[in-house]
Amino acid sequence: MKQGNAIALLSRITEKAHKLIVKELESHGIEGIVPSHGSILVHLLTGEKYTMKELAEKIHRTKPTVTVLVDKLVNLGYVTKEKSNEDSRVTFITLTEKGLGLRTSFYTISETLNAVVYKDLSDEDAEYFEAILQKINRNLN
Amino acid sequence: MKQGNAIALLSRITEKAHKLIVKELESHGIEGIVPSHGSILVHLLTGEKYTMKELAEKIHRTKPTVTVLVDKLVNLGYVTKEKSNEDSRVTFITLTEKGLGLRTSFYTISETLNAVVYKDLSDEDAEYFEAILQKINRNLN
DNA sequence: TTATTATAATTAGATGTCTAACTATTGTCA
DNA sequence: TGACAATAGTTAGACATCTAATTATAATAA
Repeated sequence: MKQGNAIALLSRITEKAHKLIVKELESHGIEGIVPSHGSILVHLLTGEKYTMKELAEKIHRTKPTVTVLVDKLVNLGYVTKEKSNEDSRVTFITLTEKGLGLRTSFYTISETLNAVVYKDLSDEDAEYFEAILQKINRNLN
Repeated sequence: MKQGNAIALLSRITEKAHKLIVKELESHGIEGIVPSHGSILVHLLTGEKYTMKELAEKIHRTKPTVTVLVDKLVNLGYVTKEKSNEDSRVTFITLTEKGLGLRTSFYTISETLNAVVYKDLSDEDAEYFEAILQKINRNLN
């Protein structure tokens, strides 16, 4: 029989990982950023500019939440907002130079996180694990 | 090579599971409860009475957070707070009759959640999966 | 015994997150 | 063309959550 404490464990792991990410960001001198900000920045680091609505879909947050998150990133100097010329309802978000400068740190932190999470896991275990995660993720749709 | 999107997936799964739990609670007529409230109630459903500090440790939240959560549960009529006689700094939290009445719903919801999460997983897969989760959880300590 | 330290809980203030309501603009259709 | 519907974004208000500070009580040490 399945024990069924998996979801509680998933929550714990997610929270610990988020804490580690925030700690690593701070050790890179990046303050005031939580994972949701990070998700926005990661998407923008592709070089694309995105609308508020697109960002909301990508990071799985509501539009009002994205308003708050982006405004903070503007205040921190990582992104800028500019109104579209074709459709003045639309706002485009772009990385600033300071925002572009995050790339290296983000890459390093991602490596660090994976090293910790996958520490004693073989490649096969890791692949199998992620396959099951994908399956569970689909089950929950 | 490990892909390393596992943490993002974990977050998504955790959030979807939490949404499902809240939806199931509502369909059982239990409103205004989020997973953290649920955790507190699950611990109290053992029959034990716990202090605020103990609850905070058990659900991995800070004491101020537990103050807010427990106060809401008091307002909803699920638990009561009573000061200790031996040490008047301490407050004990106990389930009310209404709180005790949650047991059946909680059990059912837990079964429902597991059925969805583990839908197409064999028992071996599930066991292996949870073992890896345990390992990752330890890695993050 | 009294002063200092430690502990339990709450309050204060900030922030991310949500839903609902609102504003402003664009699209559609009769 | 003009009225209604749809869409992008923000504002308002609520709540869970955190850290820091505060209150009240208990424990310890000089």
